[in-house]
Amino acid sequence: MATTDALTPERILEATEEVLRRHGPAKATVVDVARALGVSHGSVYRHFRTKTALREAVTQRWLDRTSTSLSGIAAGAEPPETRLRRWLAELFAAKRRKVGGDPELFATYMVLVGESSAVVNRHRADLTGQLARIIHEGLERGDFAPAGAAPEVLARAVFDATGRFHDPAYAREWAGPGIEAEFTALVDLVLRGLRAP
Amino acid sequence: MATTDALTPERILEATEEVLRRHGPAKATVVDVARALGVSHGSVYRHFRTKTALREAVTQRWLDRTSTSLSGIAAGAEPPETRLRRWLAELFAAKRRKVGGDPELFATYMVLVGESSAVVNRHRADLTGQLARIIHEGLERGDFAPAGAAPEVLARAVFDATGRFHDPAYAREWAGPGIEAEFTALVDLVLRGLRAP
DNA sequence: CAGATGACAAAAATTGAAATCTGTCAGCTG
DNA sequence: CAGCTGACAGATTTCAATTTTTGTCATCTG
Repeated sequence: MATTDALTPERILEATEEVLRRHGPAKATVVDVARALGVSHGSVYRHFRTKTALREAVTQRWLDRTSTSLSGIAAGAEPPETRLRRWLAELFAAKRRKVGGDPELFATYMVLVGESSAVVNRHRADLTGQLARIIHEGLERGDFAPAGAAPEVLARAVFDATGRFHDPAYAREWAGPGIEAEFTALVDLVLRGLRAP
Repeated sequence: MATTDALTPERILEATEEVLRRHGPAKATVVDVARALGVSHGSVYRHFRTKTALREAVTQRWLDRTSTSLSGIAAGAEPPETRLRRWLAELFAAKRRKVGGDPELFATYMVLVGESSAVVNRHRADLTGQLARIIHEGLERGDFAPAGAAPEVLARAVFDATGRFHDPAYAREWAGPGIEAEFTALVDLVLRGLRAP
């Protein structure tokens, strides 16, 4: 009883995810969320100023789950090149799992992501930050070599270069036949560009 | 008189472009095109089976103009690395000119491009073909080195890696402040990956 | 009295009837 | 008779009336 008694932001987010899963992004209303929680919609507005803020919070939570799972790899003990390769592979794999597992839910989140560029920018900054840490260490150890480029700049370049394998806009192509080979070819090219001669 | 007399596919495409420019992709009708040409809409259907086919032909014409302007660079006499750099820079510059010059018309073509993936695939094959020719020459001359990779595979990797700077989906970001620096950082990384040690 | 409620105005979405458009084709015209 | 026309059926779009939703707030309740 105690766990479901108080109306917390956390519980509201949980319910909102469920409503979005059930009704999709177009028909999920604040009233639906309130009904799912057994409260009036006025109570939901006590915790989230607007419907937009509520949706953004749900989107952020969803994106943060990916960031968190990747940060484990970024902070690992393997050599930077291995870590970078694993990090990129896991990012791609995680995205593919999400589309493959529940395409409708993925489509829902694609709509949400398209609505709030601020949340997306934060997420990208988060991920490129992880990349920068790996690259920084690679430069320090002398494994990576590009002259005169800051880790942040290289991180952004690596993130942009691999966009086709993590940007949801390309999700439709992730099921194609040669996609694994194309991913490998691109990562090989990028790592060659990073590696010390 | 002779030039505007016969109703040719060419004249219909010209008129369709004009109608799209004026009315936008949502409101441009076949009847509008026929009216612009001073004929009945039935006559337009004599040359294009469907409205979709007409739109695809217009889209292809538009994309082909970019391909053609780039093929000059691809076939040039400069060393492959210079040529590749110029080719990528010109592709990016051409896209930026198109958005900057007439954003509404660009938005119209973005809609058209989104409608016909077959035309887009052909266009991409065309462009990666040009890249492959440059890369092939670079490999032959020993300027480029990646072991065991076919020029076509490398070309596709280079094309994918630079997507953020030519895929219209990213057009909104092309006006940002650091975009030139980000482009240079990415191209430098890719060329380092291609270059022989 | 902290927190929830539900009536309410303004904004947005839905609906369905009317208007327009697509694609065909029998017949017209130069 | 080659090429164009325009009437037509079915599909799609538009538009205005109606319903639903958002966000606020005076009031209620445990």
